[in-house]
Amino acid sequence: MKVVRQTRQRQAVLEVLRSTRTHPDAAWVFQEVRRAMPNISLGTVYRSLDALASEGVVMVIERAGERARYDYRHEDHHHVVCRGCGAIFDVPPSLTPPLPSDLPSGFRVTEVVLEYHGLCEKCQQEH
Amino acid sequence: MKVVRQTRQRQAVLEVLRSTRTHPDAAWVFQEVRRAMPNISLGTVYRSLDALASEGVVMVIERAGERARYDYRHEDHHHVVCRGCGAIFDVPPSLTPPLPSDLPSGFRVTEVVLEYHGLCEKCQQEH
DNA sequence: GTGGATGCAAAGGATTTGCACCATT
DNA sequence: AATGGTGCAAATCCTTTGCATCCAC
Repeated sequence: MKVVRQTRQRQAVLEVLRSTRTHPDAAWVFQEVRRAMPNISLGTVYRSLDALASEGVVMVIERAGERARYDYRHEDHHHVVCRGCGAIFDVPPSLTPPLPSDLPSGFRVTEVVLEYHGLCEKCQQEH
Repeated sequence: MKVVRQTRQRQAVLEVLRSTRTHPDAAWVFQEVRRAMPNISLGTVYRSLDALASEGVVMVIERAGERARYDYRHEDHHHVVCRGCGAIFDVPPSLTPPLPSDLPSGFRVTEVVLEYHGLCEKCQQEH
């Protein structure tokens, strides 16, 4: 049976994610981890992030055409995304919308995606 | 001032989109358009789709790691996405969730993304 | 005629993967 | 010792772009 090993690289990646409240992308994590571990490779950072995500330790925020962002926060929350600068803000969950009354026959919903897109204060001013 | 030209290529791309109720990707549109216009290029299909999208004539459904899908339907609706086979179903809009009470200061929301992800009947059976 | 649009092919860029070597268990 | 993980670099894959030519206006 497959055992997940506790490597120095994975510990370092997790430590970086824990250390920030932003929602960094893999390149930023890579750059930060390199300060403590100069030989780590970008591929390993991606693999570590994947592993942490599938263990459910970190959350992945994926937007088409944008780099994936990683979020260590565990509390239930939604994301507010600025489409100008790409900043992602956390907001407490409001209500969970009810499921549509007429889902396709037999469809089982496992995740409701609710995001708010728009422009942050700064990006509004720049136009 | 910039004039948007009505080219045969754009008409053909729009015609293909109108002809289906699925949510095709660019490659499928390309393949279909080629039947009527064998010399059209994939680049032109992308440019036409972009143009139609920014005119608001078609809707783009983007999911990270997946090909973009294009949707001609104009009625207000939400999408139900099967994470097994990638099928996208339309459902009538339920209620619009209220905005969070504590948005970041000055943030202006322009779009609320509400999607239901899960497994369609067929993909459940295959596991 | 003029400038936006096209076709072709090459470039782009985030992420993934093959492989030989390394290190945790 | 076994086998999962790492580093490196090459490969992927959808999408975008540069450029010479074309054609809608």
